Amino acid sequence: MSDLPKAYEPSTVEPDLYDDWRAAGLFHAEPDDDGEPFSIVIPPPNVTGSLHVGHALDNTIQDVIIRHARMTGHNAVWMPGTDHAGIATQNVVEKQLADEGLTRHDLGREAFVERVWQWREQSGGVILDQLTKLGASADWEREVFTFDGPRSAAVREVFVALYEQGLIYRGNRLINWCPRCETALSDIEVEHEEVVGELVRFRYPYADDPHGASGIEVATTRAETMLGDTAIAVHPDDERYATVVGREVRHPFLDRVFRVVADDYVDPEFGSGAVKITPAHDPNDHAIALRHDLEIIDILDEHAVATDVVGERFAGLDRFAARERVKEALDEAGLLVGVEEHTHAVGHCSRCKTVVEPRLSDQWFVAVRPLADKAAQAVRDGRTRFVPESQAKPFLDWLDNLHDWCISRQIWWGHRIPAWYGPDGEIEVSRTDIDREGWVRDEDVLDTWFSSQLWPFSVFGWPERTPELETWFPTSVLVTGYDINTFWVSRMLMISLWFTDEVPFHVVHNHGLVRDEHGKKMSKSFGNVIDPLDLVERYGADATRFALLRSAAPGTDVPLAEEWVEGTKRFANKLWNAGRFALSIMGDGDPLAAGLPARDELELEDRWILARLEAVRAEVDTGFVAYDWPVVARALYHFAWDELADWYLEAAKVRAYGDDDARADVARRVLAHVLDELLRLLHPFMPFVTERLWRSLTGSRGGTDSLMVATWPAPRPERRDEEAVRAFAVLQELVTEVRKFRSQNDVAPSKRFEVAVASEQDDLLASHAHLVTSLAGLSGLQLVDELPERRGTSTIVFAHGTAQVELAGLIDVAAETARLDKELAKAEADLAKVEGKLANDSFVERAPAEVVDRERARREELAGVIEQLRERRAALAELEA
RNA sequence: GGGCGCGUAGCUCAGUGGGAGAGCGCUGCCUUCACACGGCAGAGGCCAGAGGUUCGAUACCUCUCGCGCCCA
Repeated sequence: MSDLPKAYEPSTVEPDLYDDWRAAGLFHAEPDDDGEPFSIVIPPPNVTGSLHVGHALDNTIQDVIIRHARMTGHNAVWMPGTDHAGIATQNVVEKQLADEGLTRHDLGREAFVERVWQWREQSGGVILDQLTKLGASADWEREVFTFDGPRSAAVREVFVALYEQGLIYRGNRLINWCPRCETALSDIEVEHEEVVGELVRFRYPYADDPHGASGIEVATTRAETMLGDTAIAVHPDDERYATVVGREVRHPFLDRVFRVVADDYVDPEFGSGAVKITPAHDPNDHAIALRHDLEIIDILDEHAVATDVVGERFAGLDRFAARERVKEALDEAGLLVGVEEHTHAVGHCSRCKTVVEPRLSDQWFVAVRPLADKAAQAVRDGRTRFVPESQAKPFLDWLDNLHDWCISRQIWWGHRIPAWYGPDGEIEVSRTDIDREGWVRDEDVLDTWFSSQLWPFSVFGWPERTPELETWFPTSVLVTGYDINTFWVSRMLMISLWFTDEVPFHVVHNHGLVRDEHGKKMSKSFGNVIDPLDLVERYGADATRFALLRSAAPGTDVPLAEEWVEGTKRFANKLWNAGRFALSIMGDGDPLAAGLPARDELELEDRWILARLEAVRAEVDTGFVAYDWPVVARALYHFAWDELADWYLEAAKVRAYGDDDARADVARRVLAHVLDELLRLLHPFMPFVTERLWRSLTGSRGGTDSLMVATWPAPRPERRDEEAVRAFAVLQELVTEVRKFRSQNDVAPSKRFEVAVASEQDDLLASHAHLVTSLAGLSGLQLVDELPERRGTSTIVFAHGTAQVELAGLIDVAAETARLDKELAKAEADLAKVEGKLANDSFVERAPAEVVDRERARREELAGVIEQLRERRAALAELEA
């Protein structure tokens, strides 16, 4: 008997095993290791982050893939690291400073950046440590950071090279500005949300009307922007305004007169059909301003507070306060036409949720068109493939409509832009710092995505041509949520193709978002957030992983509930106990080392379980190819529980506890072998419990003698055995029917009884009578050619025969009769359906022959069953009489 | 407004042109020598609705209704 405890306790097993793997260097790879290179780079989590369930899913999938790659003989590396997360990290440290009553400006740039580094050393990157709790087998010796030396060098090289190629430029353009973060944002860092706001309709009086009584009506959701209006636009075909185009209006609060212009952009259906134009605070208005050479007046400062240009009455007001004041003023001036509720999309800062303000400013941009075209081509050519495929189309649509990317950020934590400004307005972008009298460096830093886009090659030391880069780049697969495709995947593709002419990864495997059990998004305000570390602590890493994987079909969201994790813990426990049982019957020898017995020594159940194992192995391989984790999970769960534990182990007990040593040995060797392969197949999903059992099974002392690097089961077509599968199914069917009889007639499991069986499969049943009696709890099984008509018996009907039971014991005749009636009705209905089909000439003629044959066989089968049921019912009636 | 996806058992989801499935939940019986984190058996579904294609549709096509996501 093994020394394994009765119940699996993950917490006593997992930390030691993890340390052991790590100490043995099993996570580490070198470029010149054996095997075909295989690599994954982690989507670097924010250095400020801590592990949430989305990370758990993403990294579990990566770990599954990398463990599978190792077992299939690859030289596999999983590169870990973190992202310096410019705005997020700066926000964290600024918040700390605020608690001390300081701002970053009190410290100054240098001291502030120093302080952020300190914070990073002390409390940054805990998330990577948390990943180890999940069993993540990343190569920790290779951990990198987007802001470390080599990564920063890569960023600089890319920036300068793109500048030299004319693909990075500086320009004064309308960008998205976050007044709270005080920085520019790129388009995709703006989240559009539906907001119930109001539509303010008001009138601009015509300048040539001395009384100001006539005017043109416009509508806006942002009344304050009228302080920056420099035109009114109407559609050129709009007859209502045909005579107005070119006429001037007078600003009611400012000394400003501007004209009505005609532009195709205007939607004549919306509002009055006339649109006020605020070139400095709306992208569309800005475009119109450029077309019509309009004055562009910026009315807000970096905090979105109105500046002096709007006049005393409004200057100094925050944009929302200004909005109210403007409405009042319009009302007082008699120009307000109306205010109505209006729902529209408003851009918010993805980082802090502040309403974004379009703002005109000097920023750096990447001209993305040539890069995007190259990336799109690579996807169209299949050089990078999406799993699921359905993600490719929206991705390409997005790439095709991509605008230039604003990459400068007005913060301090990040890669500072390597551009210097000379005393006479010169700009120099340089690989080395410029230290010249009168020259100053650009204050801004780069968007964090600018550095993380380099990740798939910068982690390997690019632009140096390192052995790591040569070996593991391009990477094999990138695992990430579909929500990150535009943010990150797109940019990696673009920049990688541009600088290395290689795709960064051959496959993008998209998983969905983890949601709660009702498909609701997890959020603190709903109180439905699940903490993966809490799950690991209470149910184990294996259970947590398995629960996630089980629902993680490519591209679809992943519902998760704590009870489900509890369920997979029970599966781990089941596996544990199946392993314990196997070990307990192993005896003194080494049945695993002894190998599988010769084919002619195998019994039916051995052939059956080996055939099933082979089928499951194939299913698992198919699942891996398709990245379809639920398929793999279901196949293994079902095999381990419903086939191995429920049937094979019970069958093996007959020999294990019998007195024929040779036969017991065969059972042990088959069981050892099946368990060994099952543990291998399950290992990527449940690394801990499988490794622990495998060590007991193989006598491994750990270290490099680990399931982690054991060989992945190869196809064994010779184990397919349709005959065994069919034959075993007959036995299962008889056993199940006997159990059903027992259950429905309230016959206690401990109560043994004898059955007589008449069956077309009598040879099979005769040779496996012992197995059937053992599994069904019978005292004997007697095979007869024909069952005698006898009073006081009940018959058990199964597809291949009939069994007869002596009803000497107590049977509830009425209940049994009712049950038979029900069964009979079902069988008759089925038969009617089948006969209907067969009576249909066009079915018989046009359906494939094998389908018709199947229906005919089924008709025979059902007819037989019905006959038996009728006889049985008659027998019961007699018994009652 | 444009694009995509979904509607199958009480819940969460698989599935396939030919006898409706899983996990959880539920019901009954059982502490039998791996496991009560268990065993055995069971109940539960006009596969959203309407048309069409087909010998045959839960599956393929069209429309309707309902839900979700992304983009503008």
